[in-house]
Amino acid sequence: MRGTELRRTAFIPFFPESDSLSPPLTYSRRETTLHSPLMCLNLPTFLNVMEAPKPENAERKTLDDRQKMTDLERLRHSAAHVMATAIARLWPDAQFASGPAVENGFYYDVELEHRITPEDFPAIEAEMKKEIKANHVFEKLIVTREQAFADAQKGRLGALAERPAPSKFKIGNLADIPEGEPISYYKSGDFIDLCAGPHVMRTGNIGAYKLTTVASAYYKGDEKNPQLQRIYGTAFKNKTQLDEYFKMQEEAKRRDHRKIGAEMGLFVLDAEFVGPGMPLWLPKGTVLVEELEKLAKETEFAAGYVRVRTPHLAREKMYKTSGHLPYYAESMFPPMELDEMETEREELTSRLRQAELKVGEFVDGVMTKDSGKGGAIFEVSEDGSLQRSGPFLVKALDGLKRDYSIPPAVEAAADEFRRLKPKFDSLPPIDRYFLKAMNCPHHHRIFAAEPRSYRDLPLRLAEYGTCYRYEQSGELFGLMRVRSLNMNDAHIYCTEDQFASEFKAVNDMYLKYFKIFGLEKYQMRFSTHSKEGLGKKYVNEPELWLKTEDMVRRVLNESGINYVEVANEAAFYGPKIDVQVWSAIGREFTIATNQVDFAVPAKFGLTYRDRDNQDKTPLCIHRAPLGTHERFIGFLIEHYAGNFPLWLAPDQVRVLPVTDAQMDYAQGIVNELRGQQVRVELEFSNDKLMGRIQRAEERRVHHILVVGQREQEANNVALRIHGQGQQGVKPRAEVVAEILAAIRERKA
RNA sequence: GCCGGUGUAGCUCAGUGGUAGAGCAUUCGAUUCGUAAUCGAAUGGUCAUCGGUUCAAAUCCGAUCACCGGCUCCA
Repeated sequence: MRGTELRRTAFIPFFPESDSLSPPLTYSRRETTLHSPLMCLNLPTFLNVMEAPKPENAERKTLDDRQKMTDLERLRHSAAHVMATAIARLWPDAQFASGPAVENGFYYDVELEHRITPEDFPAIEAEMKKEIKANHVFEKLIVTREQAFADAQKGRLGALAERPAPSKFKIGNLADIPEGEPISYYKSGDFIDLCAGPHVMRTGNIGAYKLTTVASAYYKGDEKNPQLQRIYGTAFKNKTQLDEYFKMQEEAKRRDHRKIGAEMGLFVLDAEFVGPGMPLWLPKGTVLVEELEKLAKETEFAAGYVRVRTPHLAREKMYKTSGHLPYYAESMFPPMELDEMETEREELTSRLRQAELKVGEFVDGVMTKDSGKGGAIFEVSEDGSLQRSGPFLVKALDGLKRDYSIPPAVEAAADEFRRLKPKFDSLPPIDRYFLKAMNCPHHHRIFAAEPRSYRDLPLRLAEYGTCYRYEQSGELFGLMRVRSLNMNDAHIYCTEDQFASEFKAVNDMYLKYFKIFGLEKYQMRFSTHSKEGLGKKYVNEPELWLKTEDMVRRVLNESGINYVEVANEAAFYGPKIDVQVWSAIGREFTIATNQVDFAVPAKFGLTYRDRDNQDKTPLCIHRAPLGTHERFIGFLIEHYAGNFPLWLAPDQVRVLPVTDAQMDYAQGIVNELRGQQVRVELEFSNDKLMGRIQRAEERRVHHILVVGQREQEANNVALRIHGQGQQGVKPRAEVVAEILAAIRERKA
């Protein structure tokens, strides 16, 4: 924000010391009417100054949206009402907030003195059973806004009867309903709730239900609001479907990547020495990482990409230029600071601070005497924030000179400030290095490293870049959400004319990968900007946004990609496509992302010389079809339940001689396969064959070759495939050839 | 970051104020064995960390850290 000569000033009572040499503290905006040069603001307390801005209103579903609820969602939403009824019977003073249907069931948020635990579930479920047995009709009542407020005041909403305390959250919900929208209740038995519906006809239609967990959530999702208990449950038409759901949950638990990762020795998370969210890849896990890299490198090479390598660090200027710093700073590790003038800086800082304090104290004192109130003086900058800088205080002191006599010590402090400030300002800035949270800025500098012609485009720079993101501690989750990550990253610089075909090629690459990994269900989420966010959440280029989004939409339509469009979720520099895939057991994962960037190349001043001899800014496509190794491998572990196809399997082949008379024969097979880059080992421990097979199966060794005297004599092997049992005895050469082919073709 | 839960051997878990346990894994010994577990022995723990209560703490209390389930965020 640019400063002006005409500063405005505020006098805030009871404010602590300031520090003008660290970045100025900024306080939220306040409506003020001010006159110059100095004046008093009569703010009742300091706390009022700290009032936070109102959070953006969460998007509200329109009535039309609600009518689109599926039958299952209606049933679950109705189950939420029934659960609330049951809770209200057990704890009549419960205050309900909202209770929607969600992906796997429903929840209801409730404020209640009693802390609900899973031990309470049987009692709640028993009450629910009564409600369902009674088969109440879900009755819709249209009421006036006044009526609704009156009932809420009487505590009647989200309740079985009127209560002494008002239904406070329902009052809050009412306030969010736009003028003109009809207000309705749903009544089932004694329970009346403020609700837009829709519901099933009768409580008896809720076939099968079960409470699952209890968690906490803020009212309306805002951490400044009261914290509520969120009781989760799920419901289905019938018991069979409910049982299937829980079976699937069990299966997901069995396939949990953390569990299988530990069993197979793929990775460890060493929070104590390495840090939370920073996986160490063990040898078996590294196999997965490197096989994926190999796949991506081959695929990208064939598609005309070139590979680059960049360091893990970059100077502050990089991220200031890219614009990541203001938008993204919270997600980056704090910078490493190199300061060659550290001693001088500290010395000057301390002397300036002392001088400033002295001046500030005097000015505050004068103001206090004038106003009769204790407090401190501030300048109000153009954006309404309050600041208190040294130069400002010295200037304020000058303003007082006409009417007040300044003590010599204060004058001396002001002089010292005037003398040292320029010195301080002329110190070279502190050199700050950031761990990179993304690779694009480095790649932009590679683009900038040489003059570029339109003949060089499209330029596709690919890198397995390691990035570091400071995810909040509560976000970390196994491999799925980490702080150090490896991205299958690339940036495609192209002209507008090339955009459509490049973007289509990227999509085709996704589809190719899906096929290799046997992903049958996928969806692309096309995230676009919102007008309101321009200049805040999004770079302020309204026309470019529309134009780019239109290009993307056209390609998606033309190539018949399965996608949905979501407004207001784009990246700050352009529209984004998140790729969602569903694992073999039907769980959804957001695996990759694909972004169009029309803003950052310009910030870096990237240009190419076009046919017409003009310099033009390229478009940039950010794409990472395999996302991060961490998340992708986490996903694959669940998808395959750890039973990777041969080409990916950390243990591809294990040869088991029946007795040590076959050791040489077995060793020969091992040598042959190892010579062909196959991950094979020989096992001859003290255990019986049965035991060794058991262990090989447990370790998920893909091919188990048993060789006894019979096989050795005929130059055969007895083949066993993990999870598929014995495959019979085959000629050694045939088995070796099959193994090599399956690996080469990346057979599923 | 916020709320709640959990933390005992490498893994899975017993142990409710009175001398830290089991199975598997590991190591050693015996067994030479034909398709999902041979037998025996040994090793292994500051009971997450720090502090408090107590004659006595894995056990009770507090703080911190990590993990888990959510919220917010996100690849």
